[in-house]
Amino acid sequence: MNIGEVAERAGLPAKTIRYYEDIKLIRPARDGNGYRAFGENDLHKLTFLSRARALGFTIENCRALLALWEDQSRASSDVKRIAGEHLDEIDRKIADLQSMRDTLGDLVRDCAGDGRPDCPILTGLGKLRS
Amino acid sequence: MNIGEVAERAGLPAKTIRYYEDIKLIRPARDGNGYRAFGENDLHKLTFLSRARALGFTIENCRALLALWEDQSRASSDVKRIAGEHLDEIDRKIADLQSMRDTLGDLVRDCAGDGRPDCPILTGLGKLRS
DNA sequence: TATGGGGCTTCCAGCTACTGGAAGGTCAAC
DNA sequence: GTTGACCTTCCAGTAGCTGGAAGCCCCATA
Repeated sequence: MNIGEVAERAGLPAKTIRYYEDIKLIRPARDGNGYRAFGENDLHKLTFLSRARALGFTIENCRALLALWEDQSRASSDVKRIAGEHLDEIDRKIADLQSMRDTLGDLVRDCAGDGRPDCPILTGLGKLRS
Repeated sequence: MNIGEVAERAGLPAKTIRYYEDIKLIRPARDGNGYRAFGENDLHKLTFLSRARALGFTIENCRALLALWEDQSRASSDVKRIAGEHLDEIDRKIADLQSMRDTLGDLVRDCAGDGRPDCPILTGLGKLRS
């Protein structure tokens, strides 16, 4: 499988896949002409990466998860720990964004949004922290 | 006011303030000794930046907002538009994270997390996209 | 057999928004 | 006069790609 096909099937840009090889997340074989030759296992890993990245795991998390994935003898508790920590982080991010949203929502709601220069958004943003 | 004091009062690291000068968000005066000399207006702008960044506005958003802020004749609708777009983006991000959270939450919940190697998290992440 | 177009290769640079660190100047206190 | 905190500039690095240039390779069509 060439990079174009595996990119298509894994749902990742070819550039990204080359980058993943660069940082040694994958090690595809090479054809005689120098083209990367991806096997089913590579495709599987890339799909894994694509999904894990979409779920917001960092590259280093992915590296750890891939290692666990390839290790037949690892305990599922190791995986659960990484995923659980990540879940907590997602929860924190959601809470942060929610509070941003609330603050900004208040400001936007109070702004007339007309031709006049008076604007509570800027006033609100400019207030010295209390 | 030296950089240390203004950093303290605006709630930003000194490094970040130097960076903001670098990219021309602020233009503090200089003392005879080469030290940056911040006035109340600089402090005000930095506080504005600190809050706007905390609300997730990009630097370029901030630049636009600062320009609007300094423009006495701008219409509040301009500001409301920028803030409103940003609000939509926050909403999109929250929705994304929420769906990540749900997916990952399911995977974590289904994982025994014991010493056995069987783990639905890795299986779930490895599944070819449907 | 020539040619054209797409896909592949490497390498280098740039993006966002900082952050760390080195090397050195300045200032106030003791 | 010397310590130590604070300031300066400059260079490099972070994450995770992304864009572009220059140049092979492969296949189909004329």
